[in-house]
Amino acid sequence: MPATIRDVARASGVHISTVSRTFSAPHLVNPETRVRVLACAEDLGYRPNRAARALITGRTHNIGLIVADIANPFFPPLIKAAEGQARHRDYHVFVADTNEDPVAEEDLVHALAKQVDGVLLCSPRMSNSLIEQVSREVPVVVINRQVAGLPCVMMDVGQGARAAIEHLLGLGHRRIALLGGPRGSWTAREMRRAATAAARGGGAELTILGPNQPTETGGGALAEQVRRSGVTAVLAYNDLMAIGLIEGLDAIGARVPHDVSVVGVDDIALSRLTRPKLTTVATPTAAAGRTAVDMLLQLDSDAPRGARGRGAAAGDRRTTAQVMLQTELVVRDSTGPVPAPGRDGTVA
Amino acid sequence: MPATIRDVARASGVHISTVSRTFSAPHLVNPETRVRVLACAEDLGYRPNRAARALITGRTHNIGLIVADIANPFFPPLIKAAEGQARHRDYHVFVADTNEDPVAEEDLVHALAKQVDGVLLCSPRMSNSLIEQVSREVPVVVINRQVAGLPCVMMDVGQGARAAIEHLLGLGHRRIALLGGPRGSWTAREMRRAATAAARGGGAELTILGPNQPTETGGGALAEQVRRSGVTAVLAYNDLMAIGLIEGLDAIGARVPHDVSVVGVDDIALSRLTRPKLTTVATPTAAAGRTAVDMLLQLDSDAPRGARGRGAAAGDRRTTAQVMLQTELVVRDSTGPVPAPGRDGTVA
DNA sequence: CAGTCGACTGCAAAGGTTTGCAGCCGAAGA
DNA sequence: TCTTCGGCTGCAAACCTTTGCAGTCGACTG
Repeated sequence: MPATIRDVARASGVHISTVSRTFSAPHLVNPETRVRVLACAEDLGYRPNRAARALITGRTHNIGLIVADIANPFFPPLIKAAEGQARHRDYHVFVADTNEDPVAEEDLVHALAKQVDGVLLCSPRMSNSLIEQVSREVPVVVINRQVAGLPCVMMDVGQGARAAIEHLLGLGHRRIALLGGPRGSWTAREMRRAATAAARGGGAELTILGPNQPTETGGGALAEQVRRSGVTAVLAYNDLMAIGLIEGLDAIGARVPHDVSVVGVDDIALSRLTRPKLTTVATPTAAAGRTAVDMLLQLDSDAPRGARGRGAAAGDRRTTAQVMLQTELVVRDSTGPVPAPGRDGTVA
Repeated sequence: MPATIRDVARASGVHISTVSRTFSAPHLVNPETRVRVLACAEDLGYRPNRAARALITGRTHNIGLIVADIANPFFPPLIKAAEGQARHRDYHVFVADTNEDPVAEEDLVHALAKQVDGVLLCSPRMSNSLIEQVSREVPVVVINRQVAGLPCVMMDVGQGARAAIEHLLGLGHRRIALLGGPRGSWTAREMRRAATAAARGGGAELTILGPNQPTETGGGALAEQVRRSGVTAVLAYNDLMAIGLIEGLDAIGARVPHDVSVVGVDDIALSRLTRPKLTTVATPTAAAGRTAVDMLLQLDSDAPRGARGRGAAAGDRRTTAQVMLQTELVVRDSTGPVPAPGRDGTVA
């Protein structure tokens, strides 16, 4: 029932190849012919069959986007941005969710491999070596992780964590806790590294709690532990955990920021709506999504037709750019000066 | 580079058709041959090219899922459920986001039409007639809306709204506001209808505020108006608005539930984490996602090959089931007895 | 022993599109 | 007038898989 290129050709009295060219290389066909063909196509409601096109061009015009948990508000802006950018270039995005499971992650990328032109691996939980392995099967751009030899787009959470710690130091805090993220997270490692260094540099003591589930529940569950540890400030792996922690602290009678200062990471929409408004490290999620799509498509157009699957495997491709996006500390209401009465801060 | 069916055939010394059957109809090939072929396939890393398969079978094994706003926490559970159910049947899900824009919605379904076997239209904002029109182009299952002649899966928000109003009536409230949802939303209309009837039945006065943007911001913006209107209880279009409203009320000095009771709809994860915990109408989102996928696949397997695009158009298909899923009122902490001092309730 | 049947496998067409190559035609240059 | 060239179009192969049909072969039935 759906009109094919042949129907259009018949209707407009030209050969199918002319119809094909009308769409894929308009400059090659006579303007008059072109308008006639277009009119017929419009008339018959013709839309090129992407499967057939994919078969011959080797390009599906689809890209896969694998995220850890679509329900985490961190991801939707990234997904939207990626989708928008892709649509703009006549690509579609498959979004898939791994439920934070490294195994599901691997299965998914295999399943996707044959029906997309490339995969965006966002905040992967699997090992670097596994990532390298799958990248031999399908072009991959990694988001939120650094993998040698592969194109990556990262957000500078190290710098963000440093800024957060320095902000807290400036408020007089000297006993700080870091709520670690999930196991296998590159971001978690980076934050830890940077926060540790910054704390040491400022003469503060950093307690690391984790790894944890990066959710409200995960944050809330740590309230008791934070309270007991005697810290006056907390840097959480993400906003969700920070918000959960604030709720949890509130429930056991600790006030934020009066008793404890809390800093999150991500600057999700919600962080502007809770009370107190959350001080947080804003990550350029949308930009990351757009950049990743661009890099993938770039990669893809570089690769000679038929050479898909080789891709950047051997690292000989000099297009394996790695970009680091800047983060920014946004100071709101969940951080304040270290509580005065306690004899906790050593250096004043 | 990627191995084709021909490579496998050559390697295992059989004809390509035998290889094909090894995968798509294993019972038709000799067990010995089968293991040999499978071994070779495994060895070469062969994976069937879905585009080629799609070309001949007419089935892409993809389904599209169009949602209004992926950042609204209502959708992710539905998306996850749909994805899971689809994966289970060897289908993949395209998720696309319309930003609450009816026009983007239409474009999207057209763009998707040719590369999926069907589309799940979730909480559509476009008109019924437009939906019917696109359903002639590609099989469609509608979620959260009733369209005559098309398969639909709905959640009984009418019953939920009634239960919510009755709950409020039971607490003594007689002046109630309904925070309406976005224009074009079937759910919003249903709620309004049911809430109006229930309020009238209980001798209460129902003020309708809206339409509104179904977000926290949208809810927060209504705080003043709610305060001024003198109502003692509010039923919001969804949890996000309810939460925004509570924040907004709090900011202007009205306490929930002491001064105003608030009920949401959806029971998103967040509603359990705010304080006060939100009383809300739980909607079976995950079930809706699963059901919709099942219905679509069912529809799809009924349609004779090559007849795609006709589908349930003329309403002659008796498989156009419409299912209504039950909702349930979950009473938490955001609702309480009507404030005693005020002389507001007319009937006591 | 002839005939039948069933299990298995090969053959070839078909599906819709892209694209290198070749052909046509008219215009410009010699 | 004869070439040459460029703009445009047609031809046909190719992409990879599925599937109806037909063929082979051995075993079983009568």
